[in-house]
Amino acid sequence: MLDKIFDAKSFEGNFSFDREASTRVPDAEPFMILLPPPNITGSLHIGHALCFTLQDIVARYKRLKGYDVLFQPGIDHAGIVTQLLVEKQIYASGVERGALTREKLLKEIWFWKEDSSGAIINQLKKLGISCDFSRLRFTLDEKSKKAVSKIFVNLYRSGLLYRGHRMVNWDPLIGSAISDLEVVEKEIEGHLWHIKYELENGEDYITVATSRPETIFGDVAVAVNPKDPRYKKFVGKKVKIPLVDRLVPVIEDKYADPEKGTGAVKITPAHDFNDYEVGLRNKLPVIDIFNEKAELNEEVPEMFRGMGRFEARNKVVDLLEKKGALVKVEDIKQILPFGDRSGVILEPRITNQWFVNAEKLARPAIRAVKEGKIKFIPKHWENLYFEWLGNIRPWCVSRQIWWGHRIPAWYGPDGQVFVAENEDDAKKQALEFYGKHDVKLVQDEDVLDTWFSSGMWPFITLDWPENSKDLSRFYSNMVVVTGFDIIFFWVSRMIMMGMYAMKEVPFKEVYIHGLVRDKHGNKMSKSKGNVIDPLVLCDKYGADAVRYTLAYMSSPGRDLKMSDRVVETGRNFLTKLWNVVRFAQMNGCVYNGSFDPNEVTHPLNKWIIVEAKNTISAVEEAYKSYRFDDAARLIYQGVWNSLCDWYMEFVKTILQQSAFTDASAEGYDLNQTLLKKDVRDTMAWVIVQFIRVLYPIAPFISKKLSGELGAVEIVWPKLDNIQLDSTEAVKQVELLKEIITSVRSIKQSFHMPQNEELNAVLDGNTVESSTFIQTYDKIIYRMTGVSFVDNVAMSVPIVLNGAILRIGIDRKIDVQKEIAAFKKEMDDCVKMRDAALFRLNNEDFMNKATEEVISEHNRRVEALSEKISKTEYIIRSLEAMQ
RNA sequence: GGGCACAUAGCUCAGAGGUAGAGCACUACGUUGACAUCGUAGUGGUCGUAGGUUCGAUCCCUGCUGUGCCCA
Repeated sequence: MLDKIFDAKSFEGNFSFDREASTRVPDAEPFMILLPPPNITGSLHIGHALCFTLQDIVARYKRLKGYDVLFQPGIDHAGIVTQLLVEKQIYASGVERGALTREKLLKEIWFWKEDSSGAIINQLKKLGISCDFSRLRFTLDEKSKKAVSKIFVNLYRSGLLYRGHRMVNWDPLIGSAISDLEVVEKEIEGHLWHIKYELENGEDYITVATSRPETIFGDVAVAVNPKDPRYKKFVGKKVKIPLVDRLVPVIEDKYADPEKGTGAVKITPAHDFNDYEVGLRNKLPVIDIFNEKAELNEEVPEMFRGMGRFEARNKVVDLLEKKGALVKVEDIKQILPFGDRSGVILEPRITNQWFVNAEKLARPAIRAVKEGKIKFIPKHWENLYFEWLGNIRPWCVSRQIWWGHRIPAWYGPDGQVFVAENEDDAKKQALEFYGKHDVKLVQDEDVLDTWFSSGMWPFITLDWPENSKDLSRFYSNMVVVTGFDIIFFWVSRMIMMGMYAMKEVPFKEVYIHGLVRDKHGNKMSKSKGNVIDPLVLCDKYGADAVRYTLAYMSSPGRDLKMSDRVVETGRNFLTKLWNVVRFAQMNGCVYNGSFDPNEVTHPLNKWIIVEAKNTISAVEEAYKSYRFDDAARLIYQGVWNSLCDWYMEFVKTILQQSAFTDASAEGYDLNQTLLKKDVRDTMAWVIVQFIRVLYPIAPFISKKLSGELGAVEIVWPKLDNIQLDSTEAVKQVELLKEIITSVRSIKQSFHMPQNEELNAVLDGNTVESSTFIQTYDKIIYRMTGVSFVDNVAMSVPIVLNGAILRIGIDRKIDVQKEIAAFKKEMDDCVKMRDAALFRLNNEDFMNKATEEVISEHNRRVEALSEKISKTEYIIRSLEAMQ
């Protein structure tokens, strides 16, 4: 027998799903779901909990439906973030900057990785995520390394990957190039300094406006717009850069915008993307004045060397002002690029980097979605995908850090590059190239962008380049579930890489879930202090309650406003379910495997079986279409509204009657005994069916409760063979519900205690009232306190759908009030009937509306007319009482 | 500036071309053997706004307003 109190902690820890997660079904249809690998940098947040829960629901549903499910887990090495984190820790322990070697750092990170991935796996298990942990992969494991090198080499050989000297986004804190996606544009308050650049002969000057005065040391020209008459006279002349007096030409270039600043702009090709272009167009030299930390280098006057950019800026402004070269300072708003990870202002920088020709890779990837081989759910996210892939630029994949996939390229002493899967191959190439042995090769120091390897995840995890069975079986038969922000980073890259390496789409569906926000709709962030830890929630309410709530709130295309409070909905529902099973147990209901729902005879049993059947097929539709919210809601309604509020209350009278089960005993009633058995079987059966379809959402409690009822194995309900005709049963139950509800309502309006006993008369015309009363009088009495008699003196009438119920109430009735209430009710009915009649009298309606709609209108008019006439009759009799 | 999404009860959200729904909150009543993490009965909405299509629009289309996001 279950405990009186539902406490998730008392059983959730007892279940492990490892066995079912690792069970293969070789004959079944393959289905794979790729867990987006969480980073080793932190613990799981509520967004992970949502993403993984939805995936787990899909995985479990598919398992129940008989698919061979591979739910593939992984852990991500997260290059830059991890390195920053561990470095910080090492430096904090007293190691001097500069003293840290590559080997030492990597060793420490591997220790870190072991701890972190262990913690993440525990968290996943606590959430009940049933991935196959026996196949856990790490994005930097040996198999991944091999695969990444191979793809790198292949791309290089096919000309889709190359090394180039280009301007890239440089993060001075990390000391590395980063990709366009890792750049966050932010608007900040800045200044525009107007600076005098004197002509060579000192006779005149041109005023240049800049937001970055510290870069004057890198100036190589001053540009004006060719159409700007103000500066015509300066073009071709030379001006002196203040502070250093170096001469640079005044040139014409359309980039100079006459409307902006003074219309004259200084050109610093090494430190600005636009200036870089101007420099190329005008064949200007490039002067790089920064080192990799954005400190000024030996290209600047000695006093500035080693200074940071912002310190140098102040110093430059200060000196300009002293020299009288500063004309004015203007406050402006400017948009600056920040590093997503480091948070510092980025510095455009010209360096040697490896680039992927993303534009070419994008074409088949775009086509795959356009042709419908891959579907986004909801569909509108395709727009974002197309927008990004359609405007993609070369992808800088090299990073100047140590933690990651080392770039498989080796250099000879003369800088000749050999791209190879391993050093031996590189040496072979070198031998061929140089024609001699013993040429010293040095491997590229850099590592690859983390997303380069993540893009290969769908086939890396299936052991590509080995031609494994799983690879041919599961590749293309996947689903990816993730957030919209990951469409660029991961989804599109998986498609690009997949189309390149496998010539086929990796997956057919991409489900995009919402963002978990706080209860006010704000994004969660550590700095705001509004984060919700899913494991704290699990401790408080149970993992199932958290999972249920997340599913319940996952409406397509909407964000989830999350708070402790809303999890109560889930917890309360599961408590209800717990008590359902407790009730069943108390009444001797045990799941009976040989029970045939088609054989029940009592209308109540027929009714609930058909209710359950309908609910469950709707739940199946919901799961199929990723409507997790619908699935959760349907089960909720089935259990709470149909089963608890009605069926269980109805059958209490049957279950709790003292019919002896011993046939030899006095008072034995065979019919009662058989009926009681039917009810027990039906109840156990219905509960088990609901639990089974709830299992994907709330696996712990489902296992627990299903076991308690004697249905240990969870399988998907098979309902096709249920062919009950429940038409009459439904009619009766509807009337029964109506009677009970209206009696309770009347009692409330008379301020009567709900358990007060009353007499009543039922005048039926669509049901055979004497049979009806015979079948349900005990139930009605139990649920309302009403007994049926032949006649009542003073009564309050209720108009039902197909009958009139007169409830004997012997206290003083406020007749006026009753009449008013009935009149209002009648008015509503009349309004509705007239609206329907109006349509039925409309020729256009009759010509154009469907048969179904017309007959529905006819039915409505008929039902309403009957109700109206009965109500009129009651009003008249009430009026007669006055 | 371009694009996408959203606007339904006090709050959070479902919904369908043909009678507006749920949970929470609120009001009143209630601990009889599943459940107070509960039960019963209620209150509460011109479905953002203006047009159009349609026999019929809250739903489809267009404009507008507001909110969020993406890109520039």
